[in-house]
Amino acid sequence: MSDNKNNRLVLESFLPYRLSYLTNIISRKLAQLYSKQFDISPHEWRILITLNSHPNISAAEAGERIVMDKVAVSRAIKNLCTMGLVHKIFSTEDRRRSVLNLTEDGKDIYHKIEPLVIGYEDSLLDILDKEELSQLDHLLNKLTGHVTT
Amino acid sequence: MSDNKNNRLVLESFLPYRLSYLTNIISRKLAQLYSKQFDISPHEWRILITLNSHPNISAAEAGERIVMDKVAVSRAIKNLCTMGLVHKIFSTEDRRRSVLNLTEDGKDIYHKIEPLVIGYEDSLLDILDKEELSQLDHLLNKLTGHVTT
DNA sequence: TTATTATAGTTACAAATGAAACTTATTTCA
DNA sequence: TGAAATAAGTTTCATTTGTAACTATAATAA
Repeated sequence: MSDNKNNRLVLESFLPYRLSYLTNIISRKLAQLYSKQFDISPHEWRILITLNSHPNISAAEAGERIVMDKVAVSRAIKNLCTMGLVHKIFSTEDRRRSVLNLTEDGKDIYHKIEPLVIGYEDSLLDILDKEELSQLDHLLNKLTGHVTT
Repeated sequence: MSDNKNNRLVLESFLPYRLSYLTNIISRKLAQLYSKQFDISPHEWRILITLNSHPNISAAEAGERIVMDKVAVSRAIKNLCTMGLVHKIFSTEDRRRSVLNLTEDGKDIYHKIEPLVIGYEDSLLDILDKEELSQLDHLLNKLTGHVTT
């Protein structure tokens, strides 16, 4: 007879809570690396990353790739265009379709933020040994594959 | 010479992104288990969990325990009181301090939601073997300990 | 004592987010 | 054809969230 049979749910040991707690701290710390200094939101930063590695994609493609709602994508791109960091035209073949690219300013800012962000990830990964790293990779893949299917 | 030395940051393989992606899906699915049926938000649900296992605590204690901002705690409790799920009085020793408890209705709803939520966690944990479970536990502890210190 | 500081909780305002409706362009197919 | 359905992107409005300021009470210390 368990002592806490009427009390099975303890937040501190509940997997979704533990994950959420860790994730929120990491996301907050990451955002601090660029949000204030460059006046860029996490959504906007994700778009910058995506356009850096995938030039000439559309808003829909970007959103699909990083699993971001189309309204959020639209807003982020609008802001980035206003800030002069992203250049948007509409495709001549399909005039609904946007064609997005980083501007020179966008690339500059991207290359300023990138090392900060990678540095933070490295600081996390550095505390894990090779074995733990591959376990983490495996667990994330397994859980993610399960929840999405 | 790496092929993508100008392209080191790929969101899909970036640890914070992968964590955030997994966490968001899990949080969303969990919330679906109770939000629509019982008209309860994730914040409110966390308060219910906390008051179930820790009766008579104050708003500040609840917030500290589940690492929730005091404004969010205040709002969640306000809503829960309005819904008649939580009872709030102020301590006679220190009249700033609230003393919170689930009402009978609150306990009822808690015990309806709890198995749904535990069932979802179980469905996640079931796909991992014993070894993987202990790895996950270890990794979460290690990473969480690192980011909070 | 009483002036200062600290704490618990709430309120108010601004910014972020989400869902639905909308506009324009393209595709489908009767 | 051209009417209906689909797709890309934007706008609107309601809700949520975050920050700062505020109220009331209690603790500290001059």
